[in-house]
Amino acid sequence: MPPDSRHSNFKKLQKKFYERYVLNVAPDLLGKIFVRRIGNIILSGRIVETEAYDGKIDAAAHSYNGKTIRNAVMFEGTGLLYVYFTYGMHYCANVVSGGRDQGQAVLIRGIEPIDGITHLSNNRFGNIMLSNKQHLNLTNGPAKICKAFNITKEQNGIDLTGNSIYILDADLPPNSVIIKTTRIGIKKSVDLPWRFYIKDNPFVSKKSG
DNA sequence: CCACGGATTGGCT
DNA sequence: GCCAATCCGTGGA
Repeated sequence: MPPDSRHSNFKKLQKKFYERYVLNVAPDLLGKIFVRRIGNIILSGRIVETEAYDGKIDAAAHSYNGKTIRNAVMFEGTGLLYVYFTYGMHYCANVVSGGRDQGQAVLIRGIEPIDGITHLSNNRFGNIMLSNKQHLNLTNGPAKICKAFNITKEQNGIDLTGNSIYILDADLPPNSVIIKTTRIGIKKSVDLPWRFYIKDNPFVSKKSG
């Protein structure tokens, strides 16, 4: 059973965690608990899949060609939430790392739901949980996560050390095996092994890669 | 199970 | 004007 963040003593990750290089932050986010508070409602889940992007050396990063309106948050500080809009209909959420003006971020690609599952389901499908198939399809992809957690451009730039969206420290489940492989859905820097996930977790978006 | 293409907006060239 | 750090439905093996 995953932990219930409402009843845990887990501590919120602080600036020091996010300040490190993105290739350290991305795998270290695996197992941590992503939390969104909306009034009295708590939505949460364990992070099971991430990807690193480093604009200094990585042509696939949005920050690769410098700061623009869209990617500005990637340059504006450590531990911020960078939310971008893509394919005309989807949002994806990232954690800014490394420090100001570094252009580094970790894309959150897979989450195992913990708290507020009926709310996550209502946000995602427009009704409460119906089937096991829907349960597994809730947050196993970056845009699915934003849909379920109701994250849009409104949340772009939120400080993750605040009280609305944050990440709790937590240990990996026992016997977890971390897979390091290539990233998904990009056309540049395709060979960099900058994707990380927990082996055999059902909320990883894709097994191979 | 796998491959393919449509949806649909806004950022950037 | 091009096309994206995606998702989902369809159609064939």
